[in-house]
Amino acid sequence: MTTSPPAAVGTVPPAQRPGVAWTPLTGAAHRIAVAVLLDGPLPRSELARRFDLSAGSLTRLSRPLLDSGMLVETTGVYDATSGRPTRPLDVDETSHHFVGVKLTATTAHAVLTTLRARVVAAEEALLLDTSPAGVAATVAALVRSLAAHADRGSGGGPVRAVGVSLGGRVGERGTVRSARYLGWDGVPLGEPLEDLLGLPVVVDNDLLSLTRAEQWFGAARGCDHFAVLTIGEGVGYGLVVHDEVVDAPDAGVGLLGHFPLDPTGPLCPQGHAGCADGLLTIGAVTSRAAVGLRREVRYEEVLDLAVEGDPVARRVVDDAARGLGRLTAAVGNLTMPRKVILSGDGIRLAEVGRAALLEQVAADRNPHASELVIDVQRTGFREWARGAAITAIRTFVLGTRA
Amino acid sequence: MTTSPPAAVGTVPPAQRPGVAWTPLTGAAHRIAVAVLLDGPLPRSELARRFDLSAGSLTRLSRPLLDSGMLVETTGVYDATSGRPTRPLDVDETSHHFVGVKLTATTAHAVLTTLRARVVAAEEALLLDTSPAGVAATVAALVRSLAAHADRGSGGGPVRAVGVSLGGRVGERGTVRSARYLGWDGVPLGEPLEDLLGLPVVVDNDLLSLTRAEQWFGAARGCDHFAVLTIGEGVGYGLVVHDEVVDAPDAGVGLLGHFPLDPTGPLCPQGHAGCADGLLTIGAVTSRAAVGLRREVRYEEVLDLAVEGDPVARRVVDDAARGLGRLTAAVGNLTMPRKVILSGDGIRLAEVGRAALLEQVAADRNPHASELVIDVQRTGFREWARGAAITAIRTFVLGTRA
DNA sequence: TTGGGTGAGTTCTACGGTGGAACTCAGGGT
DNA sequence: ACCCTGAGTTCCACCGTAGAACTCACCCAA
Repeated sequence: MTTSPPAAVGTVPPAQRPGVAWTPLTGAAHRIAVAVLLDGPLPRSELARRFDLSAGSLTRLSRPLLDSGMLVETTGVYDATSGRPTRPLDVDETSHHFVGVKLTATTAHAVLTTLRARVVAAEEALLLDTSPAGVAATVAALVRSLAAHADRGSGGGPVRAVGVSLGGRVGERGTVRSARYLGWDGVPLGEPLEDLLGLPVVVDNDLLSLTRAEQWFGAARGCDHFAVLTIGEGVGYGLVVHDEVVDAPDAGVGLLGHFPLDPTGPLCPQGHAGCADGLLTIGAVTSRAAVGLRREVRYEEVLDLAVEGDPVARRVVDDAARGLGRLTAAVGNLTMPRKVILSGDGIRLAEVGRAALLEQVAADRNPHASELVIDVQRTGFREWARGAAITAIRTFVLGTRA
Repeated sequence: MTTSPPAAVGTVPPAQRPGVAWTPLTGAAHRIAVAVLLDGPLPRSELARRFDLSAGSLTRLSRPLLDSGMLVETTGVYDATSGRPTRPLDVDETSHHFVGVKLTATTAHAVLTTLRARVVAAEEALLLDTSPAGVAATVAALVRSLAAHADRGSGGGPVRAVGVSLGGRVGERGTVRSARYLGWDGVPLGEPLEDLLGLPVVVDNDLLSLTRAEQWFGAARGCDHFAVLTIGEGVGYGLVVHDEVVDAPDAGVGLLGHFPLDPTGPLCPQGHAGCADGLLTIGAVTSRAAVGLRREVRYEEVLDLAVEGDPVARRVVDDAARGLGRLTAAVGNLTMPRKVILSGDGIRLAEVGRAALLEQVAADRNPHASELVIDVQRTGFREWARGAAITAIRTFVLGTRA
C-alpha cells in the first residue's frame, strides 16, 4: 500500500538531487542501502563480506546509489589497519524527513524525524473530536506544521511519509479494524489522510510499531530475538523472533491483559484474580494505593511515596513489580529471547520496584537458564510517536509495512 | 557436519540409478526437490507458481532431477480442470532409508523409515551399559540390524543417514554437551558412531528433533507458527516461529519444568509450589495419587481410575490437566501460535482430563483472542525415534542439522 | 625521499540462472 | 472434426555475479 510516489507537502523542497527511490531497488542493492541506513557508515569491503558478494559487485551496486545521492561517501574515516583507507558509504539522514503520530484517546502526539529516526521536532494536539474526520483533520494539521518546520530547516529534505500508530487492530490500506480507545470499528484512516496530505500514510498498531522501532533504531538493534513489554494504561507485548516481528492476529492488542500473575492478587472486571491488568497498569496501581492510603493519588505520587518508604506505596509497587517480574520471566521462559525490553508510560515502576522485579524474575527462571537481559527503557509519548515515524521510514525504505 | 558422502552399510545396495545428491543442488532446484518431498506429487505448473518461476525454468530445473532418478513423474493423476493434464513430480520414498534412535536412561528405541518418514520397522534394545562406548555399540547394533532389514526389503534403497536424539544439549559435530539422564557431559557420540557405521550420524536434542518432525512430517505440516508441549518424565517444549524452530541456548532442555502453574499446588524439590514438574509429570501424578489412594499406583492405573470415577484419581488428573491447560494458554498468549501440539508419553492425561484442560485454557485465554488449535497427539517411543529419523532425513536433504 | 607492503576499490570478461516468446502436447467441449 | 485451454518444451536475450588483473591510497622502513 501507499506506493504512490512521494510528493512534497507545503513549500517546494530545497535543492534536491534527482533521487532514486528506495523501493524499486533490486535485491542486492536494496540490502546494501538498508544495511548502510541501519549500521551507519560502512565501507564497501565490509558490505561485500556481510552479503557474500565480490568486491566488483559492490562497486557496480554502489555506483548508482552514490550517483543518485541516496548514499554518500564519507571522508576522513580511516581504519586502524594498513592498506588503502576505506571510503565508507553513508546515508544523508537529513535528505528525507518523516512524521510519526501516536494517537491516544485524548491526544495526538507527533514528531518530525530524519531518515535515521532522529527526532527533530515534536508537537501535540488534543483530540477534541474523536470522529474519524476530526482525528484526520487534527493529524493533518500536525503533519503540515511539522512539514513546514522541515522545510524551514537548513537544507533538509522534505517529509516523505507519515506513520500513524494507535492501540487497536489495523487492516489493509490503513483501515482501523477496531480501536477500543477511540471507539472505532472498520474506519478508513490512511487513505483519507493521504488525500488530505498528498503523502504516503501508514497506519499501524502502536505496539508492533514500537517493537519494529526498537528493532531498527532502538535498544534491540542487532538483536534478532527479543520481546517488548510495556505497562501504562494497559499491558502491551511485542515479540521479535528470527529477526522478524511476530504479526499474529492477536499481536499488539493487549491480549496479555489477563495473564495470571498472582492468584491472591486483586480482582479485575472479568473476575480474574491477580491478572496483569489488575496488577500492573497505572490504574491498578493507583486504585490499590488509594484504598490503602485512604485518598486519591496520582501514579507518580505512588512511586514517589514508595521511594520515600511509605509502607502502602511500597507494598503496592513491589507487588506490581513482582507481577511484572513474573510476566517477564514467563516471556523469557516461553519465548526464549536474548533480551526483554521493559517500556511504556508506567515503566518507572520497574525502577522503583527494581529489587522485587529482579527477585521474581530470578525465582521464576531456571537457575540453569541462560542470562536474560532486561532493558528498562524510560519512554514517553515522544517514543511512541517516534515508533510511528519509524514505521513510515520502514515503508519508505522497504516498500511494505512489515 | 556429517558431510561425508553417504556410504551403504551391510550388503551392496540394490540396483540404484547413479543418483544426484540432494545437498549440492542449487537454490531453486533444491527448493523444488524439498517441496516435492514434503507436499507429495506436485505438477511443474504448481511448483512454478509456488516459487515464482517461469514454466521454462521449471522444465530446465526438473530435468536433471528426473534424469538422476531423484524425482519421478507420476502417471494417471489428472486435474479436474480443462487443458493438458498435469504430470506431477514425486519422490520415490523407498529409494533411501533412514534410521532414527531415541535414547532414554534405560533403552534405545530405533525405527527404520523411508525418505518420507514412513516407519518400516522398529527395534529396541536395553542400555545395560550407559557409558558412551556402550551406548554407541548398542546403537550401532540396532542400526546394523535395521539396515539389514532395509536391504532385504523389496528393491528399496539403503540407509543413508542415522539420527540419534536424547534429552540434553547437543553441540557441534555430534557432541553431547550434557545429558542428565545418561550422566554425560561433553561426550562425543556422533563421530564414534560414524566411524562404527560408515554412515552420516546426526545427534540432536530430542525435543527439537520432535518439533522439526512435526513441522515436516507431522501434525504441523504447512503450519509456520506452532508450539509442542510434551509431558512424560519431564515437561518438554518446542517452538516454531516464522517456519523455523527457535533454537535458543535454552531450547529443548526442560527449562519449563519450574514454570509456575498453581501456587496452591504441590511442592517440587526446588521449593516451587505447583510448578510444571510438580504437577504435570508422570512422577508427580503417580505420587500425588499414591498419597490419596494410600498405595502405590502406576500412571496408566491412575488414568484408568479417573475414567472409572475414582475421586482421588479424578482430582489428581483434573488438577494436572488444569495445570497443562494453564501452560498451554500461557504458550498461546505469549507466543501467539496457530496451534499447540500436546504430546509425550504421559499425554493420555489430556484425554482423560480433557474437560478440565479446555476449561482452564478458556479461562486463561482472552475471549477476544483468535482460536488456538489444540492438537493432542498420542505418541510413544516410536514417534520419538521417528523424530530422530526425520532429523537424519533433514540432514540428508538440507545438508545441515537445522 | 623513495620504494615495497597492504588492503580498498575499479574495470572488464565469462558464465550461469532467469524470463518470455513461440511452440507442441493432451485432454474436454461443441 | 474443430477449437479451447492449460501443461510442458525449446530457444534466445538479458542481467547479476564472480574472478582476474588492475589501480589507488596510505603506512612503514631503509
